[in-house]
Amino acid sequence: MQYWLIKSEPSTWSWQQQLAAPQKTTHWNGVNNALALRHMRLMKKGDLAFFYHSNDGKCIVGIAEITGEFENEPNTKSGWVFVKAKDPLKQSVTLAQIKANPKLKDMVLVNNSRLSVQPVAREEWDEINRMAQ
DNA sequence: GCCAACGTTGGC
DNA sequence: GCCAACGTTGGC
Repeated sequence: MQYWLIKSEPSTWSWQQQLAAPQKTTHWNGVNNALALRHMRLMKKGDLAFFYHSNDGKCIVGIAEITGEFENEPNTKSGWVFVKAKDPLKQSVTLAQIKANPKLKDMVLVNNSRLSVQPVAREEWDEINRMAQ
């Protein structure tokens, strides 16, 4: 099982909208970056992902589950996976909190802030869940 | 295959 | 709104 972080601008697609979707499940599309797409291709059913609000929010707001693996969008390099809202975090974890935590200094979110689909290490996953209590 | 010019993301 | 840090495009 692998852990991920997926980003969305809440004005485009928010955690609240994800929760309100039928069965809480949607396509996760609109990704064009090659590295982000490579990460999406590695996603397996049952993997978990932090749902991060970029720009307006700058915080992790919930945990999503990958419910369907990568499908190519015909005639493009892009595609989608299926994502389901699993659990909200008790408390959002902000980018500022993450940056202030020395245990999280190697997080991709800190070092490559523009990457919209990123792997999260197990220890980072656990640490952020602790911070969300 | 290099690299300049341009476009985009996202934190501030 | 600005701009740094990346990515991408396309001429050569």
